[in-house]
Amino acid sequence: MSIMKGEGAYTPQTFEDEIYKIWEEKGYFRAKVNKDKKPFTIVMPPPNVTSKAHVGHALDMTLQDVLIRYKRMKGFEALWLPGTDHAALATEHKIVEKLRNEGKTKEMIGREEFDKEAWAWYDKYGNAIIDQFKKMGFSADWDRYRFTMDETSTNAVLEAFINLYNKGYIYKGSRETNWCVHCKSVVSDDEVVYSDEAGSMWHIKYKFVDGSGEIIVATTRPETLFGDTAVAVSPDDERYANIVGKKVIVPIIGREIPIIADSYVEKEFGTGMVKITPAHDPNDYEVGKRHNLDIIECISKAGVMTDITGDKFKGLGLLEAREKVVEELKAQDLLEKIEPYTHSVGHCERCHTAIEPMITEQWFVKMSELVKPAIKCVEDGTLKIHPKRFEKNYFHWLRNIRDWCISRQIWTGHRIPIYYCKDCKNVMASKVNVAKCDKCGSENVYQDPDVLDTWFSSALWPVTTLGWPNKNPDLDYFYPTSVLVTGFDILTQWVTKMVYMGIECNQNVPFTNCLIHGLVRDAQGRKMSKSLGNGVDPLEVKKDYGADTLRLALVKDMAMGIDTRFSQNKIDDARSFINKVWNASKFISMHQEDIELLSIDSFEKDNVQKWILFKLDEISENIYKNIDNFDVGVALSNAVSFTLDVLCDWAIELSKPAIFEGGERKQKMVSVLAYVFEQTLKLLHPFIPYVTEYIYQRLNFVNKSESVMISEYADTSAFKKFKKEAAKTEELVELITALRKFKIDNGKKSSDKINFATKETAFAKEHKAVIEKLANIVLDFAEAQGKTLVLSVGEFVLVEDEVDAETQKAILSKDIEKVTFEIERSKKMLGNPNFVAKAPEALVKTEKEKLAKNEELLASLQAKLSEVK
RNA sequence: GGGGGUUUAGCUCAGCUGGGAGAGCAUCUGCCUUACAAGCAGACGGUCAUAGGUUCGAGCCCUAUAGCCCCCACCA
Repeated sequence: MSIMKGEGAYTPQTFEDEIYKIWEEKGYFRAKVNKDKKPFTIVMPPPNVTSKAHVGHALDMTLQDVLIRYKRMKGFEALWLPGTDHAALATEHKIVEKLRNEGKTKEMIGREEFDKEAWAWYDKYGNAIIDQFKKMGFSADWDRYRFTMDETSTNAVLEAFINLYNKGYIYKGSRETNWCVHCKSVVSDDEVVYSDEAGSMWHIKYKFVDGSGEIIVATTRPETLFGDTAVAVSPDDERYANIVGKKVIVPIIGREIPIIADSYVEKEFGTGMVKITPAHDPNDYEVGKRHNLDIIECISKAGVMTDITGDKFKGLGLLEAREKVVEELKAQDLLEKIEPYTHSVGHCERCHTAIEPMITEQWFVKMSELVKPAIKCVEDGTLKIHPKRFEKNYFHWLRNIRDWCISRQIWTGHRIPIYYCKDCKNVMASKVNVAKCDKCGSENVYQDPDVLDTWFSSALWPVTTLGWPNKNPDLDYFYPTSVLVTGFDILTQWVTKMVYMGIECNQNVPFTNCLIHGLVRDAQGRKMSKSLGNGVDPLEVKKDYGADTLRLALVKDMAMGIDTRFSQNKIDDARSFINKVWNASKFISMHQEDIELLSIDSFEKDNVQKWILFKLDEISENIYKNIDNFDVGVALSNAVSFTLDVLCDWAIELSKPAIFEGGERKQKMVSVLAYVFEQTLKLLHPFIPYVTEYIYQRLNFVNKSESVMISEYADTSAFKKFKKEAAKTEELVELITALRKFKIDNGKKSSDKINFATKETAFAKEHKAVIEKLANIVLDFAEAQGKTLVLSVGEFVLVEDEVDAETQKAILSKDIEKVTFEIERSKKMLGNPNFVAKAPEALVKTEKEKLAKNEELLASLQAKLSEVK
């Protein structure tokens, strides 16, 4: 195995894609029902078919891949179920746009043709993002790739709809809804984004019918006055108490409307008088309901003024109408004043058109019952949200939920499975096409033209991907899934929906854990956005640095649920680390060339080797614990610090004398290093799968498996027993560090090889070679008697050196100062009767021991100082 | 208006149930030491946002204040 030797730099571009291909061909990603193993399942949050992978996806998916790879190696049957979402509104947009470029409209081509366009769109873009995911090394079971519009999903959607309909949970009703005049569809509350906009407040005069003067009403939307059916004041506004019940005239249109009192009105705001337009404002709608007001629509669904606004206005666009109304008011001297005013305006999430509140007839899901078990399962711990604080958001959302509007007036998506009989008005819910009325037999039936909210199918994602509603082994085995990983931004929008729909459909929570992470921001902490142009293309990072570097940079230093910054600095960091692993592998590779590896249990190990093995067990246990707790970032830090601090800084360095000596000592040492390095590769593999696999394939190990990704983690209990020997080696590490520092403190360069006279202890003899090499010194064994004492660590004592007396004195004085400070500190603590009485006994004991030890040390330091001539 | 997060070294962040402040980067000083200069060995650097409180003991718990960020609701 000499491939690694002299292979030079780490160039991920040369092997990443190759390795992925092999993994796929070998079928390592596939999971199947296996009664001998426990299942571990993650359902991939389906990205929109139209989207390209961004770093947000990269983080989300990397976390999932880490968990999946880890559990797979832990002996679970690990299933990561991938798929994409049809994102109805977004897709419809793109298609309409495409048609427009071709000079067509969707009405021109008709619904059937449009469907074909949609499918062509899915086929074209649906796999783009999947290909990108593969490049990042994600180990999802692609054979199970699913799409929210595929046959199984569609079947599940219809099934769920009809079940809910038959239970009476789905109903049709007229409501004030968010209407997008551009999409010509209702959009849900969640799809409306608010932003502050500079506008005006128009103060309009409404004259009393009886001619007794006028009132001033303030509005931001004068064009809606055609729909006014009342003017409201606050019930406890003394100023207006006497005019409640009187009638005023709506300007321009001349309608007589009453003045009513309603607590919705705040007397301090504006003039304390509000025009009530039930048809075009959600609050006014509520007021209207309370006061039985007429609902008059003056804006059409196309976003133009309706016929009731009269010849001058009908057909005008809203802004145009507003200008004209204002002009007319001015002309009639009914405009008191115009004030600049900033207020927030809702916009369609997709097309950014201002949302019009409009009364429309829609399908709704009744939430009151559905929500109950969804709340309970988090209360009783059946579903755990990590970090726990997000439970608050979850509860708040579900406890204040309103009925869910699920119909959309677009063509992309699942069509509502409701059929109407034109003759007898019968309404039928059916999974299959209805040609005949089941009541009167008429063939004059038609299907509801609306489609379902995209979230309806997303809500069912965990059950549909496992084949629900068909009873099948996958569903039994893998459901409920283990964990859902997603950003906090869709905790309320999506996670809640999956929970109540999952429970409703399959009588159990869709996942038992929900892991919430933050947003990926740019180096300055700004949100990544198109307009800022600060987005990072994960595949560009892969191209320049490799997918492993990308993954590592994303997950490193990440705390769950908190936003993370992505910067060049982190990329460099990640790459340096991987490069380190790479170089370590080169070291081991070149030294294992001419030896036969021994099984780790087959020989007696020295203290250094025992220490390495002990540290490995210790860190492995920590890593397992942390990943099991979903602390992925912490687990990674553990793995990184073990690799750097234990393996590279010490284990490899300490091994060198033995390795250079050759023979049996080398054989044993390399065997230990190879074993530890093999385990390290496994620990790192979930985070940086490619490079660990590449190295794994090129090194020799005892009982090597076909691939690191299907190898299993080692048991962590084997080397705990080496604790005592490990402590001895810690002492050696401490000594070498002290010697290095000692040299520098004495004005020597680390490259200066200095002779030290040293007391010949067993410890010094045993580690002579290592100490000399790592501290770059020469030890001369000597009698301590009558010589100057300069440094002691444990049993190791330096008695003479080339350092002048003044420098020695300075160093000793500094040490004395430090120890004295420590002694003072201990004395102060122990002198406090409350501390001795109330602090835990063990703590008091250690403190006493420390004090004794330091006092001893102080005495010896002072002795040394006095010895210096 | 309601809720949440965050504030620790120059920068990016760790710090698990309260028991001597940590890492990486940057800076500075030595080093081309046979895995690695994308490196090695050291060093410098912090009233843990502020003010109170609880405690023998607070970065950590409680209260208030401030900055930054986010979510929800609403704005005639």
